[in-house]
Amino acid sequence: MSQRATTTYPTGDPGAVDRFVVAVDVVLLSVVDGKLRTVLVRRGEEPFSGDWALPGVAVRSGEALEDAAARALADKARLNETFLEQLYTFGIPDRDPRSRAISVSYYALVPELALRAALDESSELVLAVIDHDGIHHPDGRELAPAFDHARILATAVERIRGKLDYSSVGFELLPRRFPLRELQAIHETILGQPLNKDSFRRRMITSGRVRATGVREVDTPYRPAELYEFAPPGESTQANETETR
Amino acid sequence: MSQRATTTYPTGDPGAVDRFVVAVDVVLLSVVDGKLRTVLVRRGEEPFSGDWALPGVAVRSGEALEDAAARALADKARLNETFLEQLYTFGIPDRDPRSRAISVSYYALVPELALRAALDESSELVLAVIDHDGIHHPDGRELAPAFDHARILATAVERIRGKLDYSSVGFELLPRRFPLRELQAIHETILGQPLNKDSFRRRMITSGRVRATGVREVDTPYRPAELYEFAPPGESTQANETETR
DNA sequence: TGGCATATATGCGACGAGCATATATGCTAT
DNA sequence: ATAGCATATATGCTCGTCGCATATATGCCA
Repeated sequence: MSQRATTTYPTGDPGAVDRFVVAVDVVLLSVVDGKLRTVLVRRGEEPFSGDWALPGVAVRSGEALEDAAARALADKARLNETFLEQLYTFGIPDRDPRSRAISVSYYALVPELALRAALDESSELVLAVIDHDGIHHPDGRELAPAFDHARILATAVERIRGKLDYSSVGFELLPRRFPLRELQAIHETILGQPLNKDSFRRRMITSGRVRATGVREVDTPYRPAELYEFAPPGESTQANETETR
Repeated sequence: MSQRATTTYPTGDPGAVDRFVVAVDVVLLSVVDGKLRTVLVRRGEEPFSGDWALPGVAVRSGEALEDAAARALADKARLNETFLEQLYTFGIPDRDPRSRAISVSYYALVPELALRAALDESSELVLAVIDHDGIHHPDGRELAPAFDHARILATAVERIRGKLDYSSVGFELLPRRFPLRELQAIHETILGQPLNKDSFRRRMITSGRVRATGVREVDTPYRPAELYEFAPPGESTQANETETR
């Protein structure tokens, strides 16, 4: 088809090459009240006016993709310093009825507490529930996101499921220190299935992914558990040694 | 920063939003003569004229990203019907000195035989070797790819290493039927380390990823091994049952 | 026919997973 | 004060897989 067989793309002549709108859409995930949730924004204009969509922005000319994603989070949900990682790039020609636009999607993970603090009660934002059978408004109504955002969402969930047990995904959804019970609850919510408690504890501790802090929970109606923290790989791994006292 | 807090991006007004060149670059990987290799193309124009780059094209206005990647493969290496999967999108503002351009990268996997058949001996193409210490021309000289293509390449290698033992990555680099010894060699080359033979065989067979065909190698200078084929997940898994006769 | 290189089968010890049981600990109701 | 409770934490058992070693099978070649 093409006559040029050895060039990356034609020379800088601006007329020779098509240009596209590049958007960044962010799947902001959290586990709130034991359910996997994502923040959606109500669209104020066509197309899909009134529908719910992922928070997103158009990338500016001098802006890095990741910076645009961070800007989307800051603009739409007043969130800064969140875990943010690129997900996938969606670009079928008709995904935006206005003009050809590609979406570089990211996913962000925020602990329940940080999300509660950041989200105002705006009626333009919703903390939708992600179930095995779709996306629902907290009031129970099913919810059909704008554009191809349902597919982007599904891709994000698939991704964090796959990365759950060899990355920091689980820890990004918790405060710095946490009891193992809550880490297990996060894993079970994301996977949608219960996990064996003893194996989970042993695996987390002996693999060195987690480190005991010597501090315990307070004000629990039952025996307080030890608090653990994330132990990033590559530190001096004293992975054994229960070190409870 | 932005005043708009609830829209994905501004309305269809073409002047309101920046547009970008969108390129697709393909990391074409194969294991040839026991070494992991990638196809690079010599650039015929500025910038980086004369340097080696990943095969790539500019996406056309009505074209899907994956179709553009397939076109890059067909144009540059006469390859069709190859395994092709999206890798990552690179978009820092200055990655192309001509104008803002983002690169949606893909990786493709081709068996040694198919690659030999497709690659003409053009001096504009090279089958570079990927080592633990960089990228080398087959004649041994180190090779510094154009643009940020070295980083794209490194990302591709990292990705296939991670997907090696839970995806079809290894099989895409072999003909339809193969002895387990060759599958193990592929794995060892990609990982850069030897694997235990017995465990490897057991793992492949008992996990049901592979199925004995009942056919054996021919014309070997030693005892011919049984030929196996890839068993895609979700088929009637008779994972046990050695079924050699 | 024996040697060689590889394939294939079998056995063994170590380790981690799943599971069950026993004990520890902080709170609360009486 | 004390018993009951819900949870945490420790220990032991069985089983499957992994790494490793050994034994046997098979095709070619000198």
